[in-house]
Amino acid sequence: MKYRENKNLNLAQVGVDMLSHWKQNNIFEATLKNREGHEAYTFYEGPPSANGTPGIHHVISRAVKDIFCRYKTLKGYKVERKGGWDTHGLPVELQVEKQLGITKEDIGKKISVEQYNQKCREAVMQFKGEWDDLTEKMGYWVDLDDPYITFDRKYMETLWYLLKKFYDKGLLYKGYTIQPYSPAAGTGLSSHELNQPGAYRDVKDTSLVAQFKIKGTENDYFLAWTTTPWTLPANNSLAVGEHINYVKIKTFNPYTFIPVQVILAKDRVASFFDGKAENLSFDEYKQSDKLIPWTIVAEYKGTDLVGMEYEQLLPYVALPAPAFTVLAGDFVSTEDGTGIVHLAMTFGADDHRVSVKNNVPGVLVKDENGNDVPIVDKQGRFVKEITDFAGMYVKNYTGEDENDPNYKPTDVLIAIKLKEDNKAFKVEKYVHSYPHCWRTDKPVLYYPMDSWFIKATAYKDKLVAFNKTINWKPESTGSGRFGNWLENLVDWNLSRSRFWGTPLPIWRTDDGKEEICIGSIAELKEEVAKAIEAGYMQEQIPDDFDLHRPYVDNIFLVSPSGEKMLREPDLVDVWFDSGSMPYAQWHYPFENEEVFKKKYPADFIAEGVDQTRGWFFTLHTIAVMLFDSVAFKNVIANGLVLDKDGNKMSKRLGNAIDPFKTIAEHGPDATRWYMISNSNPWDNLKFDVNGIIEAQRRFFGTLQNTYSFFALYANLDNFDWQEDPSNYYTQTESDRWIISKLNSLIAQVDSAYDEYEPTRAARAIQNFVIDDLSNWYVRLNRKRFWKGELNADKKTAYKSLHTCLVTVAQLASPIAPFYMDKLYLDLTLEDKKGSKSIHLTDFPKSDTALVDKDLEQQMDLAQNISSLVHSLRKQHKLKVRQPLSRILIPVLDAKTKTQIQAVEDIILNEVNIKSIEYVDNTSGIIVKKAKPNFRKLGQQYGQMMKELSQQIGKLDQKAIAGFETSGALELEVKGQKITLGPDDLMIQSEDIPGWTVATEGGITVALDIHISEELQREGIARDLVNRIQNLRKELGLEVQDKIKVVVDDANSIVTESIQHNRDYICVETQALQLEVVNGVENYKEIEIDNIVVKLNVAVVKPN
RNA sequence: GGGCCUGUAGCUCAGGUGGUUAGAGCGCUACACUGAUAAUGUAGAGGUCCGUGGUUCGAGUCCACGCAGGCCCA
Repeated sequence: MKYRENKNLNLAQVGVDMLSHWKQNNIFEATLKNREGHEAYTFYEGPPSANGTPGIHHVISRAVKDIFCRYKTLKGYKVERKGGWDTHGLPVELQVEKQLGITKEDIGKKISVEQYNQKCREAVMQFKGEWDDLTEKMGYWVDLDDPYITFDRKYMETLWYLLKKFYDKGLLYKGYTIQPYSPAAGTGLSSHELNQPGAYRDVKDTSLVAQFKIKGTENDYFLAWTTTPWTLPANNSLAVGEHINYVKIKTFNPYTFIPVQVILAKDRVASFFDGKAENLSFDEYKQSDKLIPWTIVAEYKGTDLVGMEYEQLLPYVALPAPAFTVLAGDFVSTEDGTGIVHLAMTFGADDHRVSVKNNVPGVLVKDENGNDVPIVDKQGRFVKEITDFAGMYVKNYTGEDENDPNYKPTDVLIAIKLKEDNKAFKVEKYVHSYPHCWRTDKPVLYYPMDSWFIKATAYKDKLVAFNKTINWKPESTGSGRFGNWLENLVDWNLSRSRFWGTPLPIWRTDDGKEEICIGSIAELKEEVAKAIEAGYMQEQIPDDFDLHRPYVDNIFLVSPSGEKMLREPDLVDVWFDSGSMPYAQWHYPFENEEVFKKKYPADFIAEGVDQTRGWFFTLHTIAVMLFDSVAFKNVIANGLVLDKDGNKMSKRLGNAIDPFKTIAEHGPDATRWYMISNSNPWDNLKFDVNGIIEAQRRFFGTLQNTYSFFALYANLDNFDWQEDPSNYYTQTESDRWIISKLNSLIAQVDSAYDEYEPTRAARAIQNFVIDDLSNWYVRLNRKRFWKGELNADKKTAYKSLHTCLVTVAQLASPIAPFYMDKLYLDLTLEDKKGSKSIHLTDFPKSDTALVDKDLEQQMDLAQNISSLVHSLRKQHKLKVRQPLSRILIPVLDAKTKTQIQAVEDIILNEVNIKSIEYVDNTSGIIVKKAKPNFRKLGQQYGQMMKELSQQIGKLDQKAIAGFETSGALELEVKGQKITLGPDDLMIQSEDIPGWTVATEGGITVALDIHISEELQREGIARDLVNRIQNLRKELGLEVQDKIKVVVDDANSIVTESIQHNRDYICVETQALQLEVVNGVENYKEIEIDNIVVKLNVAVVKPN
């Protein structure tokens, strides 16, 4: 039996090797089989889209997912994880458009919808191979063979089922939203299209400050500014800022010279009124005067104005109350305009939102079918009801020459009319940035577009309440970001006017009076059968009917009254696709009802924080509204991956990290370990490759070294870890200590994982391996491993170290699955139980009986004291090789003394000191210091603390001694007597007069720096050993080679040293002979404390 | 403009419920060790805890207002 000895650690190679081991032995499948019949832990995979290559940020979010699935598997749960792909939506469509060199308009013309969607279907899985490759190489265990795919017809059928459920509950309705619209192109524009470079450009428009007459006044007006005068006939209300200050100003209208009083924001007065004209005489004013007098006559808060009514500015279309009132708007600012905003519900998103909120009707007219339509038609012309401007284009959509002196834009004509009617206060040209249609170059209008909504607002309270039961990591994302989003919920706009997506399963008659929502393919067939009977359809749809466009669009149904019904042309939001995955991945309710019920809701999901409004929201909303449940119980919202300077990674800037390259160079484990241990997943990660290298060197390197050390000697001794398992840890102090530490670690790591704190787990493991196991346990116990036969003590040492290594591997395996599996297999050599992988084992259990906090404290003391002695040695330039006789440690209580005594050997060994002497309280030579117990005294004495602590600091030795014997002390602070009890002061030793001391954390150490002749001889002997060892190494000798040493007798002190320490030197250097002679042949010169020694080292050949 | 997060040593990060020398690793400097050796150990230098106010006997920690960076949404 041999433990594998690996010289060089190559984590990248380990990743490759273990991956093939897993594949060959079907380990992933085995981990599931291993937990057959166990309780399920449900994880939902948020589907990525494979139309682009994966980035390094995908590695961290998938590492997080993987960690908890592996952890729960070790804990005994059955953790199936079905993969998935998000396949519909705009990004794919845009990619295909680009690839084919077409635009949205060409679809259905240059290319059929059928062909186009076929292209999308191909494009969306373009990089599936790379994704699968990364998934494997990074060690993300997820079922890639049977993923859910959102374009699958079964998947889509579930979506229809869900949509119908919404519909039946009355939660799916048709309304409209204000969206960018290009009258010239006759199409709505997505925000994506508006964000195209060049879409926004500076234009010179007619801006206008209109006077809105306040109801019931003679000549009082609100002033509101607009850069789109054509929207004024649609004005339905005004908005003010509640916290903005307003003033009423008495002045004259500059066009009609009629006396008026106008209201506007105080901050904006200077922009409209000349300071020189303030308080000029109104009586002396003549129409030809340049300066128009004005004066402030009243001040208001925004809240004072809210609710005031005014007269309609351009009364073409009458509106019922509460139209034409002042509303509060959170978007109102005093950066420009008048601080009062004109609202036209039909032509602005804010306008629409505020109007709906306040139940203010918009300005609408009836079309020929009796439907409500806005006052501008889809071509961009005023409707006939706007008599003065009927048929006029609100912007230049007909290509008129704007440089023609006779050209008058509609905005100007409106301005002229308002001026004449004493309704305009200021008209001027204004340059601003305005969006343009990228196809036609013509200005965009914000226009009401038909849309289907899910009435999420109706379930707001429930959505909020259920959210509070979800465990969010970090908590703030749940209560803040997500919670606030729910608090300010608006209805979910489902409609998308695109081609590649799930079609809305609603058919309607032309007049919109009859409609049907289809919830399954079977139902569609039934309806088609009726339609065939009614003569609207020729034949039944096939069994493998594709639910995509254009096929669904070619289906006509018949209404109960016999009318023909057409499908509503919209697709549903792709977020509905992914939010439906808990149901659709199982084709619920058409199949797998039992499976679905077992795996709902999810115990755990994890995605980027940018999904808050995306997947997290849609999962939650569908679950709460339709299933009266949360969709997930625990969620980690991880942060972004930035470059090492904190900048966003982008392919354009060239600072993006290639995940394949990173894993190939540094291995998956170091990459994962770095990402998890460096910072919490929910904090942004500043990705620095040097961090991976450090993790590799420091953590994996140390662990591997520790293993190599074990393997080297265990193999020499033929140690079998499966033998003699009894009582191994009880023998030696340091064994009991490391096993105690190990069991503390297990508990710590277990709870960290359990609380979804992977970073805490990683750091705890790392500290144990580096500080406790390698730097302390192994270092202190080295000799036990190499000295002598394989006796009981040696076995316990092996056993302890082996246990630590195996356990660490198990604890760390969720984070570093490849290396830890290899380490485990190397350690257990595919043990008798036949375990082929660490991932098939059970998570270690912390045995509290083995945890000895007292012992852990003792070892802390040993480390502290050693550190203090090292520090003292350094101060006096006394190297550790030079033995010293003693240290003094003042001990004020018996417990400390016992604790130090327990680890005395360790300390003496570590710092090369002969003995520890304890100076107890009765010796009278310790200088002590008293410190107030701030926590206790502070609460009691409050304001007197400052002086009290000063007095305590000044206490002399006598006073402290008195306090120690009586347990009480009286002080006088500010004339008040204070009696201090035993717990009020902390007494520490501080100094021993005449000694050099070092103090830390209440422990004081004094070092005897006197070097006797004997000590000096011993020191020299040690140096000699050191030098001889070096020479052995230079000669290239093996550990077991014996030597003969001859030393020149030129220095009496060296000679004496050899005489006194002959045995020691011989044992340490494996010397069979050690001679001191006069005149050495073939000598080498070495130097010990400036003494030059001549000696010769030669191999003694075995006989 | 709103919501949320972050700001502690040159770099990456720790610092329950406020309590008196603010910690670790890396890097740097020096030393030691040489039977884990392309390893290892120890020590040292290095801090206006982003700023300004406030609460308190006492603030890195609590509150307010800012500043800088990031994300999401307008």
